[in-house]
Amino acid sequence: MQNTPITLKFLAEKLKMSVSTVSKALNNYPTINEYTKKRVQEMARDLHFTPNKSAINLKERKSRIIGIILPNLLDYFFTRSIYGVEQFAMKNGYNVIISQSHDELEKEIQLADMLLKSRVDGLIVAISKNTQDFGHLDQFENMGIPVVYYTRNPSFNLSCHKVLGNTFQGCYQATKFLIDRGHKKIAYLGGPKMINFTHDRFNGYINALKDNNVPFKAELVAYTDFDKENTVSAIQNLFNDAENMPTALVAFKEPILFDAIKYLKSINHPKFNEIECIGFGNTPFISYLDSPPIASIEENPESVGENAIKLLLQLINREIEIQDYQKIMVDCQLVVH
Amino acid sequence: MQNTPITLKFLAEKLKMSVSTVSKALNNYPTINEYTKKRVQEMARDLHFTPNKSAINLKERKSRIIGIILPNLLDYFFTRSIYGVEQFAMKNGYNVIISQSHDELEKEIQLADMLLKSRVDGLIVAISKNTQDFGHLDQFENMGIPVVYYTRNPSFNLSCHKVLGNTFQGCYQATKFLIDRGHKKIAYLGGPKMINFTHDRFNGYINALKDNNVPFKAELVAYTDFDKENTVSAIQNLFNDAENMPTALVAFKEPILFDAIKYLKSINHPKFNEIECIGFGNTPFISYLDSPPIASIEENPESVGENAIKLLLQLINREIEIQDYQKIMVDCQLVVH
DNA sequence: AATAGCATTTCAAACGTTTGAAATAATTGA
DNA sequence: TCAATTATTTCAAACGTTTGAAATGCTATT
Repeated sequence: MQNTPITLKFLAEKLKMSVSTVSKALNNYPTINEYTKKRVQEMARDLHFTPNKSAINLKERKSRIIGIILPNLLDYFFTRSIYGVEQFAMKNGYNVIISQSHDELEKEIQLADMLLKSRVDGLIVAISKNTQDFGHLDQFENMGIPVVYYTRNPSFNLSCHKVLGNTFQGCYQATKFLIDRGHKKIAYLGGPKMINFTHDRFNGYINALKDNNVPFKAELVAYTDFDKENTVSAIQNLFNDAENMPTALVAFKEPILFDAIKYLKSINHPKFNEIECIGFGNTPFISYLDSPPIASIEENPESVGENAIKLLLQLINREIEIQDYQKIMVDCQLVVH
Repeated sequence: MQNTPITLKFLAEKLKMSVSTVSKALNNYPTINEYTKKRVQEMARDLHFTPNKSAINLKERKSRIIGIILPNLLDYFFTRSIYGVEQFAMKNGYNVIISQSHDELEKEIQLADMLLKSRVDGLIVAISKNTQDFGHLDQFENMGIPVVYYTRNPSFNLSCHKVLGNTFQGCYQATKFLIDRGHKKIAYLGGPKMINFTHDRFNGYINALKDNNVPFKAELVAYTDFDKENTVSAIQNLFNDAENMPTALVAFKEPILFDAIKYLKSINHPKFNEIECIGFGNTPFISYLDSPPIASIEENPESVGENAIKLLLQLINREIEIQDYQKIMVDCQLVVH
């Protein structure tokens, strides 16, 4: 048991050559004789040699660890996005530390410090809804560690790398879909105003209205953060005017939409069955709802995650200059249920 | 920008002492003078010295990486359990590689090999529903790398470390609860028979019946794997006998339960509203269902995860002998909605 | 004043790689 | 055949720590 680990040295002794020849043979150096390479590589394969990552990392002054900060793993979008990140990171020899801010700035700062101490080679972050000052994240770039913001990002700041869902297009499509089904009074229920793409989504909504000559009415727009009472009062506002009673609803996120639906049902809204809803997310749970949304906006979280890690690795490998700020958009699809 | 990293050597030069003194001072060696320690520690703090993990790992012949294999991150139980693992691992300087088998043995074997190559210091695994041969996992222990099975584990095998929910007790409690509410015909809908604790749960169910003098009827028991058609036909079996029509149902897992409820509703089961259901999981989504289960069995996934990583670290640190096989149970709670 | 004994610090090797420079071997040309 | 090339291999240092052994400094004892 507990066999001595296979190292370059061990291979070298077996093959009666120097450690450096073995190393270079395995790394396919052109100065190494082809036959030697073959011998070394075969031996390495047979003995199941695996290079020691710690040694390589030490030598290369890298940790091969990517940090991720996101609000909450229980959020369906983030869980799925992680999958894209992990897959691609792993394929490239990187490990990922996932950490949850619980949407609290305080915690986010702590995690950032922790990750900085862990010497991550790069950071992927979806900021908390309260993050407006970026000192704790800027320190990464100041130390030459690239940062990619994904999904939630500082809207006003052009000097950062961003990967995000094309939430404008998604919302445009959803609104258009409802218009095409004959709706004239489509409400928009936005998310926390602090989250930047709340506004992109709103713009998608409003542009779809405009392009299709549906008059915009300010009474049909309300915002909520993620807690229930807030959502309920937003919905009350939207549906309290008999004149302008909405017949359709586009919501920032499915959990919010579910709260809305639940509320409308609970008050026995007279036209409840005619109201058609769409939200961002495409949660599998929808199939269990008695009054499901008519469609969902699929945000392709895996793809967002994968694009974020791809970009980050390019930055880490200096294939893209760190100040050459990128903005990558991932399109949404409308999924009709 | 890109300031030279703070190393022991750097500190040593600043303080005009040797690297080893600095190292020992920071590690609180008794042979180092107290005053020296103070000076070193202060300097380290002021300069934000962080020891280089790669170097330490190389020296200590450790990777400080824990591997996790689980079926699916989109499963609410596993997502939550991860949280417990990550928190505790991080606190102890370990990183975690999470990998998903998608409940396929083939993929599980691949992942195991990958993690072995990554030289993880330990492995936490919830096996796929098809895992019956354990060669790919046994090789870890053969190389002295401890393995902890959590939740899903090889039931017949006593020679392994296990951390699992006390699913017997959870199911007992749920059944008892239904009996106390006057039910006499309580159906049990089990999960895949390959998953070992399907039987523990069944035993909880049956013992609760026995202890409360409710006669057991074989017709009231059915099994399903996780796909819908399967669940539907199981439910059909349970509810096709007018004589023994169940008035309550205990289900292996909430998603299965939701499928069952959905089906019963869809066929306009005459006594649908009287049927009371309980499933394992306590998914937050329940609040959006029109016909929610009357209660949920909360499995405390975070705690299961935390217990698994705690045990694993003890094994890694040889605080527990690797052959001194442990079995840790985490109790469930019944949450009435 | 020399020495034993202790406290404290430093030396030096090791962990497993990578890599430029130096050394050696093989081949070519005259 | 000998030098000049070229091909191939080896040396040696470095990455940043840890740690037992050796060295140094100091105090107390005689």
